[in-house]
Amino acid sequence: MEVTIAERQHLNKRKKIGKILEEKGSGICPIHDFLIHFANKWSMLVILNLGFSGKSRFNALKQRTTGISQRMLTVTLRALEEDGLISRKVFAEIPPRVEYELTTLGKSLLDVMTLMGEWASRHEAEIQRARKAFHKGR
Amino acid sequence: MEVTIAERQHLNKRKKIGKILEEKGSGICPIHDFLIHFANKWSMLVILNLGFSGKSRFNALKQRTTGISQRMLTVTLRALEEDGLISRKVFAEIPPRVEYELTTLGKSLLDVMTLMGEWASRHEAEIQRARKAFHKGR
DNA sequence: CGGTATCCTTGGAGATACTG
DNA sequence: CAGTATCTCCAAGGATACCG
Repeated sequence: MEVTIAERQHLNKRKKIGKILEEKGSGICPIHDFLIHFANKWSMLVILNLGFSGKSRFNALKQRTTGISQRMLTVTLRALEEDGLISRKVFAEIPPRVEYELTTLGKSLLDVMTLMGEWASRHEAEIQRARKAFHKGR
Repeated sequence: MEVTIAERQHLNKRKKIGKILEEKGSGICPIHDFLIHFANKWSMLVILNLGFSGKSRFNALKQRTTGISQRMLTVTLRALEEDGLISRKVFAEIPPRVEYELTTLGKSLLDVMTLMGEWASRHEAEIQRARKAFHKGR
């Protein structure tokens, strides 16, 4: 029985994808859960910005995260804190000071997001071309 | 001047993130665009399912993508086709037959998604624990 | 400074019915 | 079979105002 390297790679990938999808029926799918919580604009942008700047304060983060409203920053930060991706440290001072930072878990997600970002940059032009071709062909 | 390996790695990461975020100001941010188009439940699920099953027909895909409505499957498929991630082949038969398949571009995104899925599986328990801890502490 | 609380709008998405 | 076309509803999220 002969199997080429390409075929083996493909089978290996297939297996991985199957594993990701399989729990779907049983109620909770890890990737589904992942998507709901982290695969949205603000969560990703906040994680990327925190990863870039390290520890930072509420308003600094708001400044850097272009377009986010105060409400959405608060909501997003709370959700990420709840999931253990960021830490929140409150200093008992006046005026108050609060510092946010990625946890170890958050940093590991940052690595994955970086890959996504790189994919996006790398294929941006290709996607643009595809869109134009699509619109011409109708 | 001494720089540890860890420091160098960190600086390298920071640079990459900066690159992803930088175009933000200038109007179009690749990652933002990416998020809008692909970082949603249905797009990701459809890509994963197409990656798993290879070429497949509309209703077959609908069956496998648990919970998706006919409308959302159509909408999602069109969007992915527009972006050049999947191909759509119509056969002039009665009853009609349409086959969807990931393009090369789509397959490259699949790899990134697989990584996300693996991250989600690997850290699922940790996230659950963090959530419980968060709710106890209030 | 770093948030809540409230109101209000919009569009994402389900349900249903129809069609080439 | 593989879609459109409508109607509808709900909740994500912006704007604004207030608070410890």
